[in-house]
Amino acid sequence: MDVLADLDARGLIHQTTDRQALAKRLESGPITVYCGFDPTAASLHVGNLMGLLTLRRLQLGGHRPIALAGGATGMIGDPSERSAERNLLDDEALAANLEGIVPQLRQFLDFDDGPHAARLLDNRAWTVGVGVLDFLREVGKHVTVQQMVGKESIRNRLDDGDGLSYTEFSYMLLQAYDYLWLAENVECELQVGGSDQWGNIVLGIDLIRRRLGRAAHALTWPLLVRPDGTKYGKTAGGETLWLSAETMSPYRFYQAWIGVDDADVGRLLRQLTFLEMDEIRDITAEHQADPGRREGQRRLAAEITRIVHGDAATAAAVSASEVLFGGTASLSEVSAPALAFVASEVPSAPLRALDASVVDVLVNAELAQSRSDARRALAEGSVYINGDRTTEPDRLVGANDLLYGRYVLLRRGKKRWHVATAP
RNA sequence: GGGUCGGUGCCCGAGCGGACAAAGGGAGCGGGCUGUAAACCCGUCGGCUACGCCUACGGAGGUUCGAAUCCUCCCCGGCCCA
Repeated sequence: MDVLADLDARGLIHQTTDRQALAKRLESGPITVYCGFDPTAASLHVGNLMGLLTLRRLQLGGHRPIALAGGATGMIGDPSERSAERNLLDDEALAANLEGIVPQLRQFLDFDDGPHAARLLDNRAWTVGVGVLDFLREVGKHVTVQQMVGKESIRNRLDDGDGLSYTEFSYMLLQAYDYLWLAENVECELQVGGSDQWGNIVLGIDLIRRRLGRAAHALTWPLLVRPDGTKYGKTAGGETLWLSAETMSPYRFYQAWIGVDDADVGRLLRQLTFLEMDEIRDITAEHQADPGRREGQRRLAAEITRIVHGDAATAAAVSASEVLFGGTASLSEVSAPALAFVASEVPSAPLRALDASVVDVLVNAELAQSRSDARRALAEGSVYINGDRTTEPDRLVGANDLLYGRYVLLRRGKKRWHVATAP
């Protein structure tokens, strides 16, 4: 299989260094490729998924991927695509984040695939020991300030007036040094990343050429954006789509994709799943024939959820969604086991007490941000208890609201659910 | 260091002694339409023990019956000069 052509067909190529040269190199045999992941949070998110999937695609194409955890770069903070200076993470937070991220990096690649086995490295390994003076002489000397200032990521920060610290300015040197180290020590010849990484990657390539007299390649993918230009990787509400089931339940993750715009279904299927192009064409054709059925979204959501959370969690998310959005059975007719099941998928918390006011219950369920917000919601007619619209702020939630003596199904608006359980 | 302009609610941005919880826009949250869409229309959008009260216009003081609006000092940013 021609990996490059596949990536291209999927809309995963934004820029590459000399395309012919890269194609030739990929055809001539296994190449070592890396993508970096900074531990900016305790879990990776959908933005990082692109990198992981791209590494996996390359691995399936017969190449050797390296997932690079940014234990060192994470201490500095990448100024790319950021308008303001970051706060530095302390050692403790960084360690905790690494601990969360490393298993996730492991999950997407095959580490036992003989000659194509993936590797997991942490750039801290070759960075901590380097002295400032050595670094300045061996890396800094080969990079001109003009080059650095010319990068779009730096330009943006300077032009927007927010400025940036010397620390963040230096980030790209660290990343370039990573690429150099990997080129020198593990024959890495290709670095991939989101389009915002282009400048950083190219700087590494220049450094490799100067220090080792060797060519190296770059490939970037377009950032995930909606038709209106806003970034994907967030829910409609602006919530980050985390890959960790603890941070974001598979149900909510699944639901986020169910809500995707019709216009994006095809592209997201291509970019974020391993489905064959032919199959994707069939799915989108079917979807366009009757968009109202949302088959495209269903398929997309199921596929991505499967990749991230596995079959069991996906099946659970699908069934829970059917109970809540299937629209057929009245909620009081839902069976006890089905309800128990929904309770395990949807956000859920025990009631503080019986006969508390709806207002308190809504706040407790985090369906309202404050008591004022809860009153507002009731007045707007957006609150449902067990499927029945409730507008009375003085209404109490008591024993006879408990389905099967255990559950109260709360809903705010069209899709935000919460299952309150008996105290 | 000097000069100058500025720091307003989630964001942008008006206000420049009372009518200001603060125009307008965006985002968000809801309702309608619908397909758990898009577009569009409408409402809402600091908190509370809620016709009132509290907190809020970079920070701290002050003037005043009364300040986001005036004064003093401080902190932060832009631009110009050194």
